[in-house]
Amino acid sequence: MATEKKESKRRPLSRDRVLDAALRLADKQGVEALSMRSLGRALGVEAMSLYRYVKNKDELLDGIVDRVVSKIEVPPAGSEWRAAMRGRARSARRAFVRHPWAAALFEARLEHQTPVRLGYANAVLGLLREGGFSVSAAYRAFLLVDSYLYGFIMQETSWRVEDGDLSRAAQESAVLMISEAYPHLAEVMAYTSSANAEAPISLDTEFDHGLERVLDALERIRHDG
Amino acid sequence: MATEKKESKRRPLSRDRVLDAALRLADKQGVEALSMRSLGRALGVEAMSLYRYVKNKDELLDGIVDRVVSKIEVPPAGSEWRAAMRGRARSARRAFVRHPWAAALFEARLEHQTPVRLGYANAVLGLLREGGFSVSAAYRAFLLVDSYLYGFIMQETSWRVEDGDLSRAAQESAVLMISEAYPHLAEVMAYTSSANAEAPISLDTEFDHGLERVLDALERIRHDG
DNA sequence: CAAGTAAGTATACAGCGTAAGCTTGTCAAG
DNA sequence: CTTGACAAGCTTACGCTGTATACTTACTTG
Repeated sequence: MATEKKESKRRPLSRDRVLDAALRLADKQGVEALSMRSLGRALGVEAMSLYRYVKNKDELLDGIVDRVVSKIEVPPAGSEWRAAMRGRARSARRAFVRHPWAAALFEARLEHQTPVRLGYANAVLGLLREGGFSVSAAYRAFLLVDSYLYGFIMQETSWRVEDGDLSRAAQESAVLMISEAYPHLAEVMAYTSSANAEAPISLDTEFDHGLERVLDALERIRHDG
Repeated sequence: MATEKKESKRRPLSRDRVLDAALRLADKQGVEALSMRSLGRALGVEAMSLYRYVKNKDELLDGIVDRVVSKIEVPPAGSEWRAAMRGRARSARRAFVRHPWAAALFEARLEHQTPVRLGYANAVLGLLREGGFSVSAAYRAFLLVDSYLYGFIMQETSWRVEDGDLSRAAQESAVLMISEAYPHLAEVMAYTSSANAEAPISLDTEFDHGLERVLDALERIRHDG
């Protein structure tokens, strides 16, 4: 059960197979459980064998983040800029929510630039430029929308973890404590957990709403030059 | 030189002294160099001694992040909301830029809530509520402005590292390569590095500009309820 | 002085990334 | 068929990590 593909005695390893397995392992067990040794185990191989296909662990992490990034759909060049930026932002959010470990890695290692990420940034900037943004406006717009996008994703992916790890009882007693010391926080928590069928308060809705406000701001940046 | 305060043979340890030293060490060597052993060394003590004052390393990290967070100045309750939100955002950015390791920790561990952080969030929400935001509007506004704030900080602190680590020559050849494959990116990079005295393009300026656009958006959120 | 407690230490373990060198399986050239 | 080369994978080892457990020392208090 641990090694489901034992029968094909040893399908040859490859960079792709290594990265695939690494991504699956990160998705299933969390990125903190992804070690060279555990990854080797998942592939039925010793840890050191992986170094044939990957220079070191950093490169492995870059590799799996790239896989996530390359799933982000960037609308084709020439698209109407507002719709394009909306679509790309939503797609990015979808990709990072599906692989919650990836956002922190992506953000924390912006200095590790790879062709995939450079291409991604280039495409987004291109959409702005072709949409009538000056160079300086495109820079500002990019900074603004990406700050919102990744900031939102980070908050969201960090919060998701917490939801499940408290028992209902512990959660309620915590809420009681909080409501005394932190009334404004309590008020908002009560509001967000009051999601009923007629008026669900979902992060999807909140993200889209905030995104529209950010796009409004881009409109102004574009206009002001 | 390694242990500058050797002469006072053994000033008593304390939680405060441990956290102070940890924060200094993270600032000086980077957070990745902060291990229980290296921290013990800095304090002239064995690693295990630290566990008298800190439950485990997680708590240590939470502790030093709290120290950074508590340096963020939140304007007093009742302040005019727009100025208050601007001041608080700038102060937060200052704190996290001064301690670049802290942003990633803060963001990646939002689930670790401490009284300091709860109080911080509560105070910010309070400013919005007293500024005339409904509960749902305050929630949206908070989500929007904090997404921008922390998203910007993360991008900024990640980039800063990269600047120094390439030689000038390597940097220029990299730029050449980039300009062919990623023209839009190259254009923006050329623009941002063209900072001259008359028109400096600083991240300070960009942050403040984006912040004003976000505050405009809050204005609208407040108005729409 | 005795006893108890607090502060700091010693030792140990399981895990990590990875450098160096070794074995094995495959295949081409002689 | 043999030989040699090369690639793929394995073994061992090193220094590092967080931390559980048990010890020693030093000081306070009765």
